[in-house]
Amino acid sequence: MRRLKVIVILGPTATGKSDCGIMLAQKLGGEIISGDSMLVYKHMDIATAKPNARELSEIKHHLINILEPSEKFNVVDFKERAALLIQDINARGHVPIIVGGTGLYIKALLENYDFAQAQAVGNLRVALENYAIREGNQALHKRLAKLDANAAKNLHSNDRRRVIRAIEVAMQGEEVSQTHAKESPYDAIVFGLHMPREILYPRINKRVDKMVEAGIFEETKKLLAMGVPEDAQAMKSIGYRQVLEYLHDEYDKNTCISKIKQATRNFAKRQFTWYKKMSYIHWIEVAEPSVPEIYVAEMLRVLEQKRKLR
RNA sequence: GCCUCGGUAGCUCAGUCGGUAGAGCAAGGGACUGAAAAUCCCUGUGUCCGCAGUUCGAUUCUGCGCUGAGGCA
Repeated sequence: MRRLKVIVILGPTATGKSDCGIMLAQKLGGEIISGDSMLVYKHMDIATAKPNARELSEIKHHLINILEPSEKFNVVDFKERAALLIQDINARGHVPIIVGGTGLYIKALLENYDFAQAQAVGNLRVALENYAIREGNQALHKRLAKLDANAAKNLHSNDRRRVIRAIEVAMQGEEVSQTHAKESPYDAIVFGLHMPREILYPRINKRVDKMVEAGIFEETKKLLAMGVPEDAQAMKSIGYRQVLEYLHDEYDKNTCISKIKQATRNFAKRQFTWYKKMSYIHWIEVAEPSVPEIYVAEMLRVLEQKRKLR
């Protein structure tokens, strides 16, 4: 089987992935597939640092603004859609460029995670959730141990969410612990934008201040006015979550802004943890202020080198 | 000027009846196979303000100094 070509640009939040992606797409005649769990939502623009309308129209972008904020989206949805898009874009003779920071999404796609077939069963989840609340996480974890001992061993009993999914899978005759990655159908070259934290963190703080100026508070209120439920998956994301807490008078506005900054910094740290395990990433060091031209030139150089080797 | 109460981890503080200390938050590290910007786990050595005295031994007691808050003139 001839493997499909794909380029990936990943990195923690606020390193300038979007700019580089657009610039690279312009040079190569590429199309961008967003690898980001939050950009799929319409009307959620400021807190998600979504590329603006002009940028979105300059280069063809996929998997952005495809769902209402109250809808659900997950890795499997991403993997399926992205796989189709990669085929499609390749077939049209264009270069697919995945740009995004969601570690699980990109890893699952590139490494071809073989997810269990078991569907999410709403009322079963609620029932298990209630069981955990009533009997405790330990008791729930014991139930899993009876169904899939390996999964139970790998999961901490407090990680209720994963314990529930593992039980859900087991009850449908599969075992999460038995799922493995299949051979990858992609010939991928993965670029990672890296920045030391002494530079990244101030950059994050600055970006959050800009979000406040751009109207993150108003955007959150607008979403609520549109009828988006406060417990919607997307409302749990960084920015909206803290503004919601502010609106509930849990703290004042300045505290809210600091909390958003802090959550974003913590998030960047977790993103690095994902990337550390992806040994195939070609890292590019980003400075402050960042100069996308330089990083894109570096990417082109690497791509050219790789072409010669074929 | 005098009196009182403070000065202990990045921050807020607890504590040691004298045997060199511990919580919360912050921070760091990690996990992750259908919520992933989610969810979860692990990690606490710091001139205990400084100097001197008492003592086998002082962060703990005493004296002096520095410094913060409050009170009285």
